[in-house]
Amino acid sequence: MKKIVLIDGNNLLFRSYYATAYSGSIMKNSKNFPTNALYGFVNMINKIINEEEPSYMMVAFDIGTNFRKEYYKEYKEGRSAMPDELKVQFPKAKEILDALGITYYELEPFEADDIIGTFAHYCDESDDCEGLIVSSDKDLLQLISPKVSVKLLKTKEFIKYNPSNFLTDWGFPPIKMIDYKALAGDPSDNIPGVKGVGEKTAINLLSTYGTLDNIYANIDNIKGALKNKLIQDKENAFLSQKLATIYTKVPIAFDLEKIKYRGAWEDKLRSLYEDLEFYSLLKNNQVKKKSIKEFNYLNILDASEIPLEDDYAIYIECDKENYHDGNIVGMGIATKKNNYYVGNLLIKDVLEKISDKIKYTYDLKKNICLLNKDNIIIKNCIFDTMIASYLLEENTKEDIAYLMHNNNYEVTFYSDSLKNGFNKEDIVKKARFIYDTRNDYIKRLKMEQMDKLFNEIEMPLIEVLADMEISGIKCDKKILEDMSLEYKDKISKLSDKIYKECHEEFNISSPKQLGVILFEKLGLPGKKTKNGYKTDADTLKKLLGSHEVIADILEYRGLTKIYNTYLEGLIPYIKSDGKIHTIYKQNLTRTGRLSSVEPNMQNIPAKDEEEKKIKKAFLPTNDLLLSCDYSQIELRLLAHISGSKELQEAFNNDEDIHARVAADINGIPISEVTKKQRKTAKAVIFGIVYGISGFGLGENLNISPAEAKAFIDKYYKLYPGVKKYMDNCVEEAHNTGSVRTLFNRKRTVDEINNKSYIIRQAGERIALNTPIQGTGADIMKKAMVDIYRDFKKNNIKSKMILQVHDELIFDLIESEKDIVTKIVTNDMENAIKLSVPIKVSHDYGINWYEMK
DNA sequence: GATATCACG
DNA sequence: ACGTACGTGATATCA
Repeated sequence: MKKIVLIDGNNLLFRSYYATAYSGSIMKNSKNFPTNALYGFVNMINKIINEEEPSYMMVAFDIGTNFRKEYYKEYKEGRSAMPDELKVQFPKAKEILDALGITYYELEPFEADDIIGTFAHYCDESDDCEGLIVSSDKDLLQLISPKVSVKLLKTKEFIKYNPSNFLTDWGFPPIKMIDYKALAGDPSDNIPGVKGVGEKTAINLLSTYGTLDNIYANIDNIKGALKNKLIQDKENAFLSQKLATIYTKVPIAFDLEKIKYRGAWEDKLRSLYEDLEFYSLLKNNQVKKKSIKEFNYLNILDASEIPLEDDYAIYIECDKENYHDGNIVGMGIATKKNNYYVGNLLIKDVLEKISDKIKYTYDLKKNICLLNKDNIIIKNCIFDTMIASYLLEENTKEDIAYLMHNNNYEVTFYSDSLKNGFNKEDIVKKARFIYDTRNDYIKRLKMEQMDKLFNEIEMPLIEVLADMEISGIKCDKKILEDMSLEYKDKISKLSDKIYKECHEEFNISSPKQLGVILFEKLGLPGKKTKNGYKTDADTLKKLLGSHEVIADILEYRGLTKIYNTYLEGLIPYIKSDGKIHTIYKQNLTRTGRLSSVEPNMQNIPAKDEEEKKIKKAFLPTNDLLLSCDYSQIELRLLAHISGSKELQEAFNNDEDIHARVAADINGIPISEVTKKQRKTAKAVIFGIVYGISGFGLGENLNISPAEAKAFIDKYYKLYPGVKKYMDNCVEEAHNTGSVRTLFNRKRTVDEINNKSYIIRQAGERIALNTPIQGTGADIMKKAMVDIYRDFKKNNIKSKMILQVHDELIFDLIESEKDIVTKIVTNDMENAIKLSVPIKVSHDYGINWYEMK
C-alpha cells in the first residue's frame, strides 16, 4: 500500500498564524518580515514527515475566487480579510515546500478542500493507495473512507479518524457530515443551514432519518416548531448541502511521480531558513551548516604578540552553564584589524598588558567571576553587549550566538559546544562580533535616551552584582539537614493520616489524583479545569469545613514545598566554602528588576512564621547580618508619579498610608480604623497598582465583585490624581506603544493595540504597573551602585550579599556597624529626589531569621 | 515539554 | 459574552 499524505496548506498556515498572533506580538525576522505562521507551518510539516514517513505527499492551497460563489455569493462572507502579515507569508511557504521537496497544488476556482478531495477520491478508486489528510478543519471529515483517514489537529495533539472511530464519536458515518452541515450550517463559512437547528438537533435528525432527503421525505412525522423551521428553510438546507460538499473532480491528473516526496534541497532550504532566521531549525541539523567562511586569527603563544591598541573586544568562554561551577576554556580578542586566540595560561599576562585600555565584552559579570578564580581583575571594561541589547529589548539570551545569528554571523550555539566541544575559532568570532557591533549599540542607546541608564546604572551595577555573587551567603548545611529529617518524618506521618482519611493510598502531590479523591470519591464540590479539578490552596481553604482531610492536605502541601524546594533543594547549592552563590540575571525581566537563579535567593520563605525558620540557616561570615529595606517604595512612587496631592500629603506627614486610605474610604478618623479596614484598604491600594478589576479584588478579599468595585470607585474619587495618572499612562501607551520609568528604561507594550479586548486590557495593566515597578527597580539599582562606591571610598570590609527587590542584606563587621548602616540608609534614601520622602528601615541579626 | 502549584517582592 | 492583579523561579507530575 502506498501512503499519500494530503495536507491542507491554508489551514496549517492560518492555524500557525493565529496560534501565536493573539498574544499581540508577531514573530518577525530582523528585516521586520513576519514569520510566525511559517515557523509553525514548517514545524508541523517536519512533524508529519517524522511521524508518517510518507513516500508521497501533497500540499493544497486556496487560490482566487471559489466556484461556490457563483451560486451563493455570500459564501465565506463576513470573514475578516486575511491580515497582511499573514498574506505575505504564503509565497514563502510555497518556496519552502519547493525546498523541502514537497509538491503543492493550487487551482482556481477550487479550494484546497476540493483538491484534497480529488486526491482522496483517487485513493478510493485505486487498489494500492491509501490517503491521510492533515488539517484542523472538520469539513474534511466527510472524505473519510476505508482508504482515507483524517489526522485532525486539535489545540495540543491530533485525533486520527477512520470510518469506525468517527462513527463512535459522531454517531453517524463520515459522509453524513455534509447533511449535518446542511442542517446545522457553518457560521465560519457563512453556510446558512436551517435556522434554529444546531448541533444537537442536527445529529438527532440524522440518526433518526439517515439523510437530508429522507428527513424531508418524512417531514410529516416531525412535529411542532422544528417541522416549521425545516419547511421554512428547505431551500437553504439543500443549498447548504451543495455548499458543504467537497468537489472531488478537480481537473488535476493523478500522477504518483509528481507527488513523490523528494527530500530537501539543502542549500536552498538553508538560505531560506537563514533569511527567515529560523535558527532552531538550522541548529537541529535538519540542514547542513554553511561552509565556513574564511576567518583568520592568530593563536598567540606569548602576551607580547598582542599589540597595544586603543580598544579591545574580549570574549571569555566557560565550560559550564553555571559559571560559578565552571572554568575558562579560552579567550578571544578582537581589535580594529586583527583577531587573537588566547589560551588559558596566557590570559593573566594579556589582560595585565592591556589593563588600562578600553574593553568591550558580552556578559561582563560572568567574566569577572571566572577571572576572579585565578585572581585576575579585568579593568576598564566599559561596554557589555548583553546589557545593551537587553535595554534595547532585543531577545537577549545568555548565549551570544543568538544575537550573532541575528546579525548574520555564523557561529556555534553554546548548547552544541557543550555537547560537541569548544573550538577556538568560535570563541574568537564572538569577540569579533562584539567589536564590530558595539558602536551601533551605543548609538541606539543614545537615540533611545538610555545611555545614562546604561553607563551610570547598569554597567557599574555589573561589578556590584559580581561581587555579591562571589561573596555569597554562608549557609549551615547541618541546620538544613536536621530540619530536613524532621520534615521527612512529619510528611510521612501526615501521608499515612491522609491515606486513612481517604481510605486509599494515592500520590498526594499529584493534583490529578488528589482531584479524583476529593471531588469524585469524597464528593466535595469542585471546579473543573482542562485536565481535572482545581486543587490550589485558595480552592481548598474554601472546603475547610467540609472534610477533615482538607486541613491535612494543606499542611502536606506546605511541608513538601519546604522540604523539596528549601531543604533538599538548597543543600546541593552549598559549596565547599560553606556558602551559596546565586546568579543574578540582569537581562531577564521586562520591568528592570533582577532575578535570581541557581538557587533563587529572592523567594526564601518570609511570611509564614514556621516556614520562615529556614532563614535560621543563613549566617554572617563576619559578625552580623544587616537588612535594609525600602518601606512602601512602590506606593511612594505611585504618589510621586501620579502627582496625587492627597497621597503625597499622607506620605509627607509620615502617616500609616494604609490606615490613612482606610480612614478616608470609611469617612472616619485615622485613630478609629480597624485592623480589617486597614487590611481591605491595603488590598485595594495594591490592586490599584496592578490594575485590578472589581472581580479580582472581590476574589482576593472574599467579598462580592460589586462591593469590591465600590471600594475601587471610592478610592478613585478620593484620589483623583491616581485615576488621572492611570488614564494618561494607558493613553500614552496606546499612542507610543511603550512606557518608560523615571530613569528612562523603556518597555514596549505590544499588547496595548491588540484586537482582542482581553489582551488589550492586559496591556493596559502592564502600561500602568511597569513605570512603578520599573522605577522601583531603577532606584534600588542606583542605590546599590552608590553603596558599592561608598564602601570602597571608606575602605569598608563588610559586604553587600543579597538583594530581594526592595531589600538589601549585608554581611557586617561589628566595628563597621554604624558607618555601614549610615552609608546604606543614606544612599538608599537619596538615590532619587521625589516629591515624597523615601524611607528605609533596617534591622540586625545573628542570622537571616532574626531580622524583620 | 507543558501544567499545576506555591515561594518571594 | 468575554475573563479577570504586576513581576519572578523551582518542583513534581504526566503525557
